[in-house]
Amino acid sequence: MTIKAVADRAHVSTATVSRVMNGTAKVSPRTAERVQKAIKALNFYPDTNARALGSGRSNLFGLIISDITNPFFPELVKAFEDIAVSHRQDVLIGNTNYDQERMQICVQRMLQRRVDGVAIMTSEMDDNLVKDFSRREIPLVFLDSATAGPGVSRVQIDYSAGIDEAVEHLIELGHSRIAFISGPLRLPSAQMRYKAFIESAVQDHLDSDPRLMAEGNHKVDGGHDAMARILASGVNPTAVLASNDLTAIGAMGAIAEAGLRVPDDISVIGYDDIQLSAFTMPPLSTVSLPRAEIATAAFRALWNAITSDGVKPVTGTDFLVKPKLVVRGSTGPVKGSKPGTKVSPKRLHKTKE
Amino acid sequence: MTIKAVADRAHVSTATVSRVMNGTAKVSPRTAERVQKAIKALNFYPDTNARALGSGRSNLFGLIISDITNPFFPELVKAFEDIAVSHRQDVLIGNTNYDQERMQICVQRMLQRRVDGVAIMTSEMDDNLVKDFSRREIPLVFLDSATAGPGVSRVQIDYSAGIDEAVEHLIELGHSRIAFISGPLRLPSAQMRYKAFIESAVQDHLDSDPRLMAEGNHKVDGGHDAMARILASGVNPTAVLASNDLTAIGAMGAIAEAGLRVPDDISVIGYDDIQLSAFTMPPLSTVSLPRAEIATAAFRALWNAITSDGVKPVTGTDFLVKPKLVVRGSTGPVKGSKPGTKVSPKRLHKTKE
DNA sequence: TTTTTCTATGTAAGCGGTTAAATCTAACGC
DNA sequence: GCGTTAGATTTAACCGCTTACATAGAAAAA
Repeated sequence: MTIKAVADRAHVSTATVSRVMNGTAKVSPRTAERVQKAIKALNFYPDTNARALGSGRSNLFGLIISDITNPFFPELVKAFEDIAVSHRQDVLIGNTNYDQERMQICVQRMLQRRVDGVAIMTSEMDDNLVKDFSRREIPLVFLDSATAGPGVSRVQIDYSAGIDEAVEHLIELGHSRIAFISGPLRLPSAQMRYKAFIESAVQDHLDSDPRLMAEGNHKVDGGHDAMARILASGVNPTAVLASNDLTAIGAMGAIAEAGLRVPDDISVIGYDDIQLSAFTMPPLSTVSLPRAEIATAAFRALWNAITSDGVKPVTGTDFLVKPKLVVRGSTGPVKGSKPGTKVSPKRLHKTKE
Repeated sequence: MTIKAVADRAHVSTATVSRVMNGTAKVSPRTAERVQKAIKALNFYPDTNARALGSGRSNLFGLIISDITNPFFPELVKAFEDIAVSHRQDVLIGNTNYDQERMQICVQRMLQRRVDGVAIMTSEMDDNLVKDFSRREIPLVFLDSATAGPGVSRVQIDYSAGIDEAVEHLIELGHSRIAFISGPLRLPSAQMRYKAFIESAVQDHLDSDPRLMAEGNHKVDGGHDAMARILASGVNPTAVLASNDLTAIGAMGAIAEAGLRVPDDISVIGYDDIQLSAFTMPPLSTVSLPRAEIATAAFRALWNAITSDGVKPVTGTDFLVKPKLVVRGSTGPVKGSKPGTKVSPKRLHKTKE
């Protein structure tokens, strides 16, 4: 079943069939209809490989992530795939496993398949590999990375907005001694969250006792240990903000072990809104990273780049996505104090999605 | 950068270069080395599309799943991708979103890309779509599905083995009044787990009070409600086995609400071993579905089918994978009784991986 | 009417590999 | 020394589609 068969049945040349399918040139309505009928009748669909070879467009986007089992990614991948499919693009996923060599292989695979663009949602990207793409004028989009340039777009996350919202929520509930458990500070994303908290704390005149700050590792055990240190230090925070959800979950564990209760004695807020956080006990209030928005923005960036009829290389676009606080059960008014006027107690246990 | 450039540099024809790359025919060692050097020097890698067009092999496997955000799948996908990459195959993932129409689109995409084989890890498969593949002699592998035939392999999960292990674990701890919360019984997989439990219960002479059985929906709320019904019925089970982890988590919630404690008053065992289950409070003992093994088996099935030099179509192979109990903190000895001899208390809180 | 300008369509040359068949070389047997 | 033969290599025909260019016919202009 090839385009030739369709052409014969419709009594036209293969070129015309191709034109009808792609809308690349004017075809008279009568002919077009004949061709369409032939396509339907034969249940024909073109070979993507041949098409890619002939046209140079593969209808494939690469999507590079660290590790699909990291709860951050599945939703992102899904949203990206959804929008891609609706634009008749396929997606080639590459897991780097946080490994430089795997990343290399990933890039190689994408190059060989002649992808039309690549979304790089991880930070293990090497500059040399970026060049491999830009040399071939393959548009890229990065998440949270600073490398900009022609054909390179970025999706940035407004970490501060999320932190601010969380801090304000706590202030409304009457908190002022708020602890913060950071991620590993060598990671840029952990850094950004940390700085955002400091800024927010200064701006809102929160207690600035250094014992309120601790470094975790973005995993459960790190959150647990950091929280334990904070509790042992004697600062007695009434609330704690964690750099990610796993950290927050670890912190909740340490709080329970200390004989305290969430949210009655200490309120806890996480960051990311992984699926897990809706199922903890109590369900975790957290700052939700809008993965679907990130995916959509990334796709848009690539799509724009390849469909813009203008001169190449197109200058990359910048997107900014804002995280959003999701209030669940782990935050409540300070013990013995009255909540701020803006917050009704009812709201505290309602999940917003 | 094409094969021609390599050929020129090595002073051979393109055919010889192709042979060296694919090892499809004898090439003298001297020539081969010259070609290899040229490839290295030019940093050449072939265009997969051209290769697919010429040879009929795309080096692409399709992987059809329901929904990557379903916690069952990420690990499966990862393992599949890992082994595929190590065999120089790429993976085209398709999410069906449990939707017949999306499935249709998925199949279409795979067909157009001329995939070498498809792993179908979901149950929304239509017989007509299967025919689309078999007509083209594209090997398939199903998870847990009964449709067999030439070129169609199956990976089966031995649900009973997992249930048996869980029940035995509970018996060793002294339990005999064990409740079971099933999934929605219209689902084949839920059915199988349910039947496996009945068999195991009969065989081990457990209490068979009908109030010990309840139907859930494989989600948290269903598990919660089912457990609440069981508790309200007055049977007083000392342990409960759930058809999946979310159900078990819901059950734990209901148990806590009833003022009882896990595992002191009631032991709980889940099924699947989703990531979440390690982070509940207490961490959930559960029957782990070996996703990596499933993925590996599925890949093997496809790989065998396309590399077997024999006559096509190759008869499909059947694989059987056995789930395995992971003991965490949600199971313990019956209140007031002594644990069986085989189980030391220490083991109860240890996570096996 | 004749010439010019469009427009719809056909022709055929790629795209970058693979591979069957043809050719060339060198070793072998008699 | 010469025909045979097996092995290495080249030639060139695809694979199925796209697209620049050619062309024929109709519409517009002269």
